[in-house]
Amino acid sequence: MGRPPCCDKVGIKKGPWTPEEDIILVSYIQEHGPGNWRSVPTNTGLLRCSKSCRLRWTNYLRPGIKRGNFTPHEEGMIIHLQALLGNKWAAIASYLPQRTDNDIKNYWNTHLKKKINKFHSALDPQMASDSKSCQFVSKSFSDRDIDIPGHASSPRFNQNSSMYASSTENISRLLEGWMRSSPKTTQSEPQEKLHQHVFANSAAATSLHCYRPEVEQEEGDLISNEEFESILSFDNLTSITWEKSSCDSTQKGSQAAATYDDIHGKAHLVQERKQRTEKNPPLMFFEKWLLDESAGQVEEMMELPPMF
DNA sequence: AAAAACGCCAACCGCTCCTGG
DNA sequence: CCCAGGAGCGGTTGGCGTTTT
Repeated sequence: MGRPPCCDKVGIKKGPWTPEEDIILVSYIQEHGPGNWRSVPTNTGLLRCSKSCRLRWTNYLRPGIKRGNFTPHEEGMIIHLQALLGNKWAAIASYLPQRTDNDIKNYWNTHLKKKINKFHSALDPQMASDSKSCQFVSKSFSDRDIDIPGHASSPRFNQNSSMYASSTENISRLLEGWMRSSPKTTQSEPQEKLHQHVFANSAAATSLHCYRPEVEQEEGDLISNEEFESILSFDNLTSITWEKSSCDSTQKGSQAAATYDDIHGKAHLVQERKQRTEKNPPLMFFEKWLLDESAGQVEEMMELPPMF
């Protein structure tokens, strides 16, 4: 299969973006809004294909993007969501609006996957063989090695906020005023497809099932057996996917809407989640499980000595 | 001090999905 | 319904910086 026509054109530049190109792109988007990427290279004179422009915007220039410094909470959420959804980075990113799918994917591939593999190799082989996915989720939080190379505490991360990265943040800030005035649009994903999406990954369901630590249930702060089973039922998967759809629409329906969320940050998301959960009670359990539990486990993780 | 090995991440590639005609 | 073009997604890679030998 051939490449998209735009990338075949002679004179299309590849490789790292220069600050000048970024400014041109940001200026254009500031004026016309994100979308219609096909016309971006033509109208700006950028020697980049439309795809490249879109990626540059969504992965780097879009306001509200948080770079580096994955918090233990974010890490926990990624692990949870990866077990639940598989390598659906865009879906996972919809739960971490300040992170791009590319960023999450990179972090998974460079840090989390390694940690998990390391953990598996350290496990009893018998345990590792049968219910790997169960351990994957439930045990991954036992990984006490927070200070991994490249993590927040590592000097390497400080280097990420290079001079140029800072400049793009400044560019992004300039856009905030414009973003606020952008209207929010919604774009619902067909639920049937989302059902397939969730059910397709039976391992994820297994993981979710296995990941039901008795301890936390006993605490009564999280979910009961019945609630947990109900989460796994078809109806409530609808709710989960409804949530995902809603998040996705925020992200891909309109970039402006996504940045609107980004700008208002976590407080806005918490507020929005609260409103949504009022409409969809079963979802509350899922999100509670996802958000509270991972945070709690990570806190617990911090107190224990390193495992590796 | 120099070279090799390693790690990270931005960007690319190829494929699928979506949408409008 | 079919087709073509655009957009989005996930896997992969190249380049660069850091660490190790």
